[in-house]
Amino acid sequence: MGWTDERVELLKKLWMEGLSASQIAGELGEGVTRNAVIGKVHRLKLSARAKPANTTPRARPAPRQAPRRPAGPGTVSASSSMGGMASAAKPRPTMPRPQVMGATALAITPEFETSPYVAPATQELFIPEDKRLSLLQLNEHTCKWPIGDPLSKDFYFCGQHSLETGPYCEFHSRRAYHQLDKKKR
DNA sequence: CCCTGATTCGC
DNA sequence: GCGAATCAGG
Repeated sequence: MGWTDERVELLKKLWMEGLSASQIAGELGEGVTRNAVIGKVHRLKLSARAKPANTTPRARPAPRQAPRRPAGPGTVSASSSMGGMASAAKPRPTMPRPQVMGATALAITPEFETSPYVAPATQELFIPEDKRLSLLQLNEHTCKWPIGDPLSKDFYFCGQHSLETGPYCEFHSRRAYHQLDKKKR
């Protein structure tokens, strides 16, 4: 599907309204990725949006040249049934986007006041004794999150099934990565 | 990890 | 012109 006038128009509108590229992509249709949106935005020279001051100093050489695009996923021959109807009725596809994006803000904060007990602030995973692993019992698929004092006899590893993306299980992976990486050393 | 926009370059 | 892959940053 190409960029028809109305699609471009909608793109401009949404972009100016401050929607993110992925949100716009979702709004435009299934076959549109956020990359497509961003690419078009740039071609239209629509950058800068509602930004009075250039907060983002465009100073990135980007010397990429080595990686070549391996291969295309084949032509997504989306033979859309566009039987000459350029202006189809599009009231609003009921944006199926429950995910909060953009500011990563937690707009919905469930109430917790019904809890009679104060949840333990330092909540940890309880690992049953028979699930606990010693150093020598670790392998590629066990969570390597250490628990306890390494010098103590009680020291053990989480041992849950670890993610493919890291050395920890889901619980500890989040704990390890959430917002604290990419720090200079 | 999630996400954002920016850039390059084969198509 | 298009957009996937990639980069850089939060």
